[in-house]
Amino acid sequence: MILENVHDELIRYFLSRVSLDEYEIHLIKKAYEPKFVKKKAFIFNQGEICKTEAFVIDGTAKVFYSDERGNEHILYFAFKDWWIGDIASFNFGEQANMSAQALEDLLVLTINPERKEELFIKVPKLERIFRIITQRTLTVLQKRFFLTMSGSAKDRYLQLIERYPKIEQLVPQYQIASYLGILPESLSRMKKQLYAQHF
Amino acid sequence: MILENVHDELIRYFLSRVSLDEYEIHLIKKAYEPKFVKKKAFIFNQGEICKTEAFVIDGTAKVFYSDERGNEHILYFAFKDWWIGDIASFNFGEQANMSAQALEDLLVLTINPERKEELFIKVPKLERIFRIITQRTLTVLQKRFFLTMSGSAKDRYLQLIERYPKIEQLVPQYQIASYLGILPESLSRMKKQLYAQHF
DNA sequence: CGCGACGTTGATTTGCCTCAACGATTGTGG
DNA sequence: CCACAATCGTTGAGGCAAATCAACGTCGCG
Repeated sequence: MILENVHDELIRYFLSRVSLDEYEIHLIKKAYEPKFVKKKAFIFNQGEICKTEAFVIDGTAKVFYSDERGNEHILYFAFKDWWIGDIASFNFGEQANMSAQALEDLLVLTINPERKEELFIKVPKLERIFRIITQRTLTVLQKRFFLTMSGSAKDRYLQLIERYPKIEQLVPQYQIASYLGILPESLSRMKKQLYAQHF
Repeated sequence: MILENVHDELIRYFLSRVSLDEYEIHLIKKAYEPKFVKKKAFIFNQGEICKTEAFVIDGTAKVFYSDERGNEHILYFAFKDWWIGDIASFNFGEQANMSAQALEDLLVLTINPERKEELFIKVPKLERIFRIITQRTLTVLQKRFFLTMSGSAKDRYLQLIERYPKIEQLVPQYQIASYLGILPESLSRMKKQLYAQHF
């Protein structure tokens, strides 16, 4: 395998959505800084202002909200080619409603709000890309919300492992429970009950 | 009060977010068609392709998902200055995951995907506006999702009537229950219990 | 007036939580 | 290299919020 520049994956990602000339590619590469995040380290923290938007090159992270009682609720897991950020905080300067933490060693490309704004001015067609990305993200969350409202924890679990069959190898069970919105004990019991049906 | 053009409210809405010249305003006015929707009529239907994105001039609507058992789950109520649409269906041509229905006589400005695409080409700065609108919508849904995960139905109810004190006059109780993700019976009991505490 | 839409109340059930205890596995410092 | 702690998953007993099913009251409207 050819030794690649860390930015290549991001450029590929953009090129699959819009055409870019050499100069625009140059500007994008200059704007995004590679950053290595050790396992369990945080990319940004709930309560602070999120100054980082990150594109995952390799590794896994979770984005989650901690409620008043200290319980974590995982909004999503981020893998290769996913974005990590608190949109409200990054774009509008509000306090972050969530944190992001590496579940294993993580390589990301990061940008801060000022650099992203400059990049939008220099490469306006990125406005369109990010509009479309945000729309996609919104529709995914809408579907997740509807599933949460209409289905049981079992429905959510079955749908999760159908969409991400390898998820149970990638993240521990108590994190999956947190994503599903239930306790680890409940997930354990649910799986036991599911297996018991296969006779 | 001066008799206004139906488009003025939309132009005001855009102007509060970006500057537009006379010609751009003209193009926008031409792209959005006024439409009157009678109480209980639908703007678009779950399962079909949503060809309409609507901006509410006056009236109230609900946007909701119907699950397999026929239960409705209200994603949001739309009032003056809100957008109504199924983003996934309108933008990506998928089957709509939700329906929109007028709760009372409704006046909207509508656009279809083709016209919106043309408008984006002629007025590229709208890309930016709609990116920001979508981001705002996403952050609102994220907060709602976190509240649903971490809080009880009572938490959700109290937050709803705090944010929209007039909501109980505008929509019937069983619709509020649907928004909260509970049954009308449960909401009735919950309110009874809340009032009982005021002694 | 009579019917349908809406809200309330009661009895019962259920899915998930809470708290507690206990294995299994992993990793780490002496 | 072993001992011990920490992490993670499992199991049990009991509790609670909301669902379910059913019945009934009230209001507005054709």
